[in-house]
Amino acid sequence: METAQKILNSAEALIQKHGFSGFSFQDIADEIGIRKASIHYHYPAKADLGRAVIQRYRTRMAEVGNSLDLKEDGLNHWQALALYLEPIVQLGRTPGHACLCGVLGGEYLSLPDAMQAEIAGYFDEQITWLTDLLDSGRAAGAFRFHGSAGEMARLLFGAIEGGLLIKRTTGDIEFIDRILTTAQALLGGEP
Amino acid sequence: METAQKILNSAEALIQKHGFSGFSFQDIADEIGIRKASIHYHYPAKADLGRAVIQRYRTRMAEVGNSLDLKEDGLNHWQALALYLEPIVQLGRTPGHACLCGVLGGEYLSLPDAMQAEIAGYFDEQITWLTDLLDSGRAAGAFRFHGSAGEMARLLFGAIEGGLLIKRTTGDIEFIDRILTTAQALLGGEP
DNA sequence: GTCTATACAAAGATAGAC
DNA sequence: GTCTATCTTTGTATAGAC
Repeated sequence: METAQKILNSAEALIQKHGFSGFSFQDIADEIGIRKASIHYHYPAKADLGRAVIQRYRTRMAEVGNSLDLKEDGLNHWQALALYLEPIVQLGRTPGHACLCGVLGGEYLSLPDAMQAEIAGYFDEQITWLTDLLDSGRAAGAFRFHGSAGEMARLLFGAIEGGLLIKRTTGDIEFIDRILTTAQALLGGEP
Repeated sequence: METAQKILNSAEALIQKHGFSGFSFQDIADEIGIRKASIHYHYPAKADLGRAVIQRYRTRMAEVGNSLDLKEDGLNHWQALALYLEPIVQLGRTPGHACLCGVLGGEYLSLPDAMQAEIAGYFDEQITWLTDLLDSGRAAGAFRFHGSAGEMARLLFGAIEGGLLIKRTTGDIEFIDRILTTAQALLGGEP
């Protein structure tokens, strides 16, 4: 694997565990077996590395939703929702893991501008996608709920982000599953 | 004011902005006008200060709910819920602010044990309290919702914690208000 | 209780050899 | 591309005078 990729992978895992100001180039160097000075060749400053990590994460997560074409794939809205939630369930079941951007939300105000922009973009993108799904799903008669789709999407996405942080402190491996089950019930799932 | 109190106040604000590993004794010293060495007299190590900050926050927030005696104060469940949510609404409307424990959830895995215990205790306490309110409120006919009160409390509290983090990145001052309005509708508020 | 002074480790980053 | 070596700043923490 390319060194740049190894660095990204290592940095992503370290940020999830310790936050941005909680990991160092030395940590990465130790993990992948190079010297910390070598990291600067690929990412001149720590802010550059941070931005690249979030950018990749953001793209990866956006593709989950964007790759779902309801008509072409013959999916109903419930199936699309389940596929969208799949990576989140995985994070929820893996001890110690959380959403990268949720973690970085804690230190948001002291992060470099480029990183802030990526994080804000991620949240905005995710909420917009979920809003659209809820909206069209309700119009199609699949989901049933009161109020605006946007508000419901904000509540549900907030619950996911918050839940992924809280579950790490409880050690309850099913914390997220329960939240998602409840969320699906709110959309008219199995009442 | 006592120096120890000034230190706590400063530390709490700094943690909310920059996270635990993102602030230093120097930051506090600058804010309250003493030398950083003096801080060690009140809190020997940074971990001691961190634990004290969370402990105070946890107690303060627990008292919000525990001070509400429905029978004695002649409150109905909706009023109790509104009073419980009041401090959260305040956080939501103050730019840059978030829940202290939500912020620290991002760096949870690298925090000292004593701090982890306080954070986990805070989440547990809050969810338990909310669960009880939802449970008794439904029994009293005030709230209407399907499923277990505990699951609903986890979803709602997760949405609060996640929402308080996300709203800092959007600058939307009404982000939390909208989530709470939606949450109240889910409990059978104004359908 | 607060100060000066200092020890010590670790951080981000750069220069230049290979 | 990666290395060694080094610079500079900042961090936590302690000792001892006042």
